[in-house]
Amino acid sequence: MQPVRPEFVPDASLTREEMESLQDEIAEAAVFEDDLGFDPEDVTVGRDSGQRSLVEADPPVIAGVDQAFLEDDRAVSAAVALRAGEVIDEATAVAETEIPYIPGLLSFREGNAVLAALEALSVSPDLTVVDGSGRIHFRQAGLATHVGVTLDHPTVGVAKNLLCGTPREPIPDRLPEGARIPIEANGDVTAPDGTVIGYAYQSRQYERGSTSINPLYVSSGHRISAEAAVAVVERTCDGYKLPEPTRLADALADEAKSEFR
DNA sequence: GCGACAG
DNA sequence: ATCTTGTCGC
Repeated sequence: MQPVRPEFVPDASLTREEMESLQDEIAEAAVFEDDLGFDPEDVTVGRDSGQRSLVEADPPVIAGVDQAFLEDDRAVSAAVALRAGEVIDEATAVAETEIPYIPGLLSFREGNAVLAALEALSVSPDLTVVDGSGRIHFRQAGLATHVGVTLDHPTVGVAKNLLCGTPREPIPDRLPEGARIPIEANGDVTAPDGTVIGYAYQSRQYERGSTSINPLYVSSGHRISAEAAVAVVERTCDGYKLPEPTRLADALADEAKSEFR
């Protein structure tokens, strides 16, 4: 995969104002509707892939990317590609983190590492799951959207915490497994109030006990609707809170850390 | 001025 | 994200 919109490649030397206006342009170019080359129903993971994958001749390739950081100012990004739950490709890359973490500007810190890892992949995924928000972002241009639009490639954002927006209804202490609650735009987001910019999705939950698992915050990155984004995430989860592509990329990024020092 | 904010 | 052992609860 190569950038299709070079002008959107993250440039950490820009001023904060320039970064924000670039995000406005990215959001303008983003497609928050389904423009996938596959049916989300054909996405499978190891567990229940049995029946379905047998009848599906050409399962979509889903990739996951995640970052880990070195002691200095370098980020290690790892990408893992799977087809029907089977790993078919992996790649890692290192990049300088030129700026600190700033809520709302994450892609200018980690974006290039992500792009480098995805470019190092020898296969071209049908969709990539990114760790972080997509449309759930002040200017509707989170890391997943930034990367997706730059590559003009379908992406989904999966975050462990809500950056902005408001749940349509208060999120219970213990959301049942499989539940989803719409996240709507509010005054903090550049979208009409009430616009559904993503979902709180409970990928896993304990049946009983005092502790509970928090939901995932799923949003469209590029070329996918919020509903389909949740459907894809649901089908890539395999008994754990995080989607399998993300878990594998996270593990690979950790391993790669020791090799890059 | 205060609060709030992915990784 | 990262520094980190045990520990409480699935």
